[in-house]
Amino acid sequence: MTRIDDVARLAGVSTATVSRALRGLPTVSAATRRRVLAAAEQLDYEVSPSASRLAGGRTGTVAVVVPRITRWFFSTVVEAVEEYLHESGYDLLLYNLGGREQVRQRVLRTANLHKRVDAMMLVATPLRPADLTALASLDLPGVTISSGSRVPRWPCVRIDDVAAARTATRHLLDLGHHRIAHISGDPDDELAFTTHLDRRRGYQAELRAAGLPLDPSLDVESTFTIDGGNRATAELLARGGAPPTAILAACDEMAMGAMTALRDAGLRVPQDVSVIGIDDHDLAGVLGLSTVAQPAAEQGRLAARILLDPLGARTLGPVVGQRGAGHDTPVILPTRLVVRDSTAPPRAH
Amino acid sequence: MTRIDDVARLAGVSTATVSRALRGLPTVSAATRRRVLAAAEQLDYEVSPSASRLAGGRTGTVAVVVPRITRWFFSTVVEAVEEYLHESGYDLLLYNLGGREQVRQRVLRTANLHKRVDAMMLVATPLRPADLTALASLDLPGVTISSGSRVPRWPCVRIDDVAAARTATRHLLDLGHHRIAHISGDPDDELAFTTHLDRRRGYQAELRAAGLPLDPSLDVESTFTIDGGNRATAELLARGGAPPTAILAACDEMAMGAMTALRDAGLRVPQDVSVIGIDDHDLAGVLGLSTVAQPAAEQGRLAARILLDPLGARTLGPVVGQRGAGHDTPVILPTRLVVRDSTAPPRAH
DNA sequence: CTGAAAGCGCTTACAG
DNA sequence: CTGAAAGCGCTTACAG
Repeated sequence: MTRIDDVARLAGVSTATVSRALRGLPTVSAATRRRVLAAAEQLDYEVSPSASRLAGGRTGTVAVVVPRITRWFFSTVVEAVEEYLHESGYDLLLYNLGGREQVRQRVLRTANLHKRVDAMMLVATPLRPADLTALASLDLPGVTISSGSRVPRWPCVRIDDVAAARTATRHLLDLGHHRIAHISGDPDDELAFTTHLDRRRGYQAELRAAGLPLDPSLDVESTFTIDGGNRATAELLARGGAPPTAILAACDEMAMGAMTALRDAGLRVPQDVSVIGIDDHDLAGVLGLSTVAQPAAEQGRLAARILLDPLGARTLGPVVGQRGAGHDTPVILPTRLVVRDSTAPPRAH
Repeated sequence: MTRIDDVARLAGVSTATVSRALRGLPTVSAATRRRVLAAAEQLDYEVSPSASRLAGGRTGTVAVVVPRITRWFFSTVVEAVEEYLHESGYDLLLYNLGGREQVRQRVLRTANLHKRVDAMMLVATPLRPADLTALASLDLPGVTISSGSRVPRWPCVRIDDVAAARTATRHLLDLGHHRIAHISGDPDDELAFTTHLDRRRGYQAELRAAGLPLDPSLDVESTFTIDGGNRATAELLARGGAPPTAILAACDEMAMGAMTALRDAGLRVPQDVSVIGIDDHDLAGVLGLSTVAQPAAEQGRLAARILLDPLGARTLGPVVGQRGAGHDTPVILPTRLVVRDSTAPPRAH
């Protein structure tokens, strides 16, 4: 393994100069830099990350925490983040909470994390008071995605979930629906999402704005998954009374489950019941699912940029201390209605 | 930040002893270990990974390389691997190739990787001769998943793709189909998968075994995606001649695209055309897609275990050198036919 | 079972 | 613009 002294010797300079030249610090003459780079190249030298981290106090690594990497939104975010981080010379340490509370605690409350990473990104990870205390004492730069997780002084990138649900509801109202059901996430969800709360508020607000009553029997809580949507819809149909003519699912995955449940009940979409989701999942097109699209990859990319910019990506010069003060206003990305085949006017009676 | 000397002082021992006690090495008396653990606890001490890595030469980190984290198979594998690694005390560095050839090269051919990780896992990452040379010189332990990537001396976990395709084809034959089309991946796919080659061989083998001719007009290449399946099916239908009565898609995502294309062409599944995939994607159930299921999470978990076992997980004692010699036989996990609503006997003419 | 000491391979004030 | 030297915080032979 060639070390920095080998390069220094070959280039005829000190290891300090090699270190500076290789990291592109400005305090190296052009001629010296050339010599150092040539020597490093010739010896196939690569800096040792461990040594560099120990001496320099920076890890060149970012921790990315997601609830479940298998879900559309999170894998899409991670893909975009991964690309941005690696292009900026950072490594990505992945933490998938997977609904395991003890994992959540280990990740969020370990005093250890700050020695492993320079910064962290939390995607839709709800934070309890104890988590916030732990994160504050870590004193790491960070960023969150989604309204579900807010950390004081950390920037946040998200969509307006209330508005997204209003848009979806308005679409159904515009088609002439009056009995609009809502299926959404459960507070007891193991992943402890909170996104569904905002979406429910949007649903309710839009109904109220249209002068329609809120019928509790049309509002079913379940988990934020395909299966959850399936069960919620089955429950909705089993409740008796006039069935809804349309369903707003809190996310596309729930909407897909709803479509299955309706099909199993012998109901056609959209002839008998309209269904709309929120997200614009990869498969929404295949299923002909109308939805309110949110830009997942852009949220990831933007959050990565906001996180890294103040760290001085790639150059890895000395740390400059501006830890994004004043980032207390979330960056809100736009959503848009995508009408496909799962929504139509209600049947005339 | 409390350091190892602080603990040593409080416990009244040397730093060497603290180091040994904390890592659970056997050469520490029970009483001493207790004292050290108490001191560490009291001081809230966490070892510095950089220092530990530099001194010990092990990183406690594994690189996991996937073609696209957004696809069902890869996110499912990564989720299982992440859980196993973290439970074993290892960190996971994620590399998503994303079809970017230069990224592939940077990841696979960088002389740097071996200073960042103790081992690596390659999931369905095809390897060129130059990659193999680079990996060999890294001299890292590794494991691969999927038949698409084989590295000499690295264990491999996979399914039998030929057999999976044969099973799917046989199901269609058993239903009475004779004109069975195949849509599969393209050698020009940016991700350079090769899985589809085995699956095509299975399709052909089973047809031959049934005494049926191979009709090239029923075999369409496309990309391994929903959109690819959509386009391949459209092309199939546009070719004129008798249309197939059944389609075997090389993966579920292609099968989903096929279902869309058929629907767009006014054909019903399975009344007019049967469709079967391979994978058992999360959404296969929602779509009623018949398929041959492969155990994605188990492949990930097993590969992680095979990779870590010889490294002596968690204990992090001195490295013992047995680098899985004799692992030249892939571990093959079973697949199984899952019949849903997308396959049925062909219509009587 | 335990400790003193060297060493892992860099980066960073500090001085010039 | 460059170098000598200290130091980052551990682990590991080695000796006992």
